[in-house]
Amino acid sequence: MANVKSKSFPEGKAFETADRLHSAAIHLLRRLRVRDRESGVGPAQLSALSVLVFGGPRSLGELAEAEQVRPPTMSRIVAGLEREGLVRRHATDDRRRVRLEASAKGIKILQQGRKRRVESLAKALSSLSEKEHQQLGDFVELLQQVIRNL
Amino acid sequence: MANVKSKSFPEGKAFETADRLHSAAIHLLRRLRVRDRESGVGPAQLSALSVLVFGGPRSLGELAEAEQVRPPTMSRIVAGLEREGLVRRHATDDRRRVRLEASAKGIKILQQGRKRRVESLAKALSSLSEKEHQQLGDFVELLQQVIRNL
DNA sequence: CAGATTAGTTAGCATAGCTAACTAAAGTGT
DNA sequence: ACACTTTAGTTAGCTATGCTAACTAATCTG
Repeated sequence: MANVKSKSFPEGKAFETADRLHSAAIHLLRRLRVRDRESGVGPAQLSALSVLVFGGPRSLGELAEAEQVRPPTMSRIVAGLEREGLVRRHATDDRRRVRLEASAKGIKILQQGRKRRVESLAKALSSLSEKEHQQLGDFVELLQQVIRNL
Repeated sequence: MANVKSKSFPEGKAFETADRLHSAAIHLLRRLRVRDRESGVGPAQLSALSVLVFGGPRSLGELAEAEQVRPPTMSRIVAGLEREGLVRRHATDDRRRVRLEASAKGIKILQQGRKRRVESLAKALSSLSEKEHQQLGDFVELLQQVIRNL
């Protein structure tokens, strides 16, 4: 057997874990999207808005990088958020740049979405044990770490 | 405080976990999509194909349900897969229904995608400890259980 | 066999991803 | 000072994916 990087983490199991994680992420988002649609705000818009709400104001380029999309894509996402009055654009010293900031309405919409999402998740979590609840929290942290290294 | 369903799983923590899980899923898929684009097959097509490859042949309606999308959406996804020769359509007794089956080419494409995905994931996993590797597998299972109840 | 139900498609709309090509502003070098 | 390059963002145009409404065709039911 040549070229095995992982120490006692079998190749086949890694394949399977990657597949299942991929599939789980797809299906999780499809479910949550159903609830998020009630807000009338698309998933990409909601995600970008959440960066502005929880991470504070920033430029379009920074937002694009945070969301891992190209500038033209973020340009259109922000245009939609502005049209709905969820985000405002301010001038900066560097007149090429814009400073994007969530509006009060944007913050409110996001919190409502959060609430709907947690309602769905809470329902799904009801079948889990106390211990599993806590493991899920750890899992998310582990997952975030994995994503940062991706 | 009124109306707290969860037994010692604080409301605020549930909110945060839901948010982070949501965000993590979005970012995970964005990263994996970069690799998946190399296959020339879209994410929805890839996911549907994987159901046919690993779950065996089935009708369009069954596939739509498995993928949690509406029949017209799956109709178009399958049309794309057929156009690329990754899926074939066969007649059944009930002539309204179709039997969808992955082609040899479809199976090959999927396995190549799997390989790319696991390469990315393996790289990301390299920073995790031995123990965390194993936990990740368990956590994915837990996540699948949560999604089933969603 | 008429009417209801079921499976899938077609049409039309919106969001979201991309690249290529553009404008405008800021930085750089001679 | 001024031409050139670089950087920030937008516009145009393509594809893929989601949806609902409305359609066709086949099957079931009374």
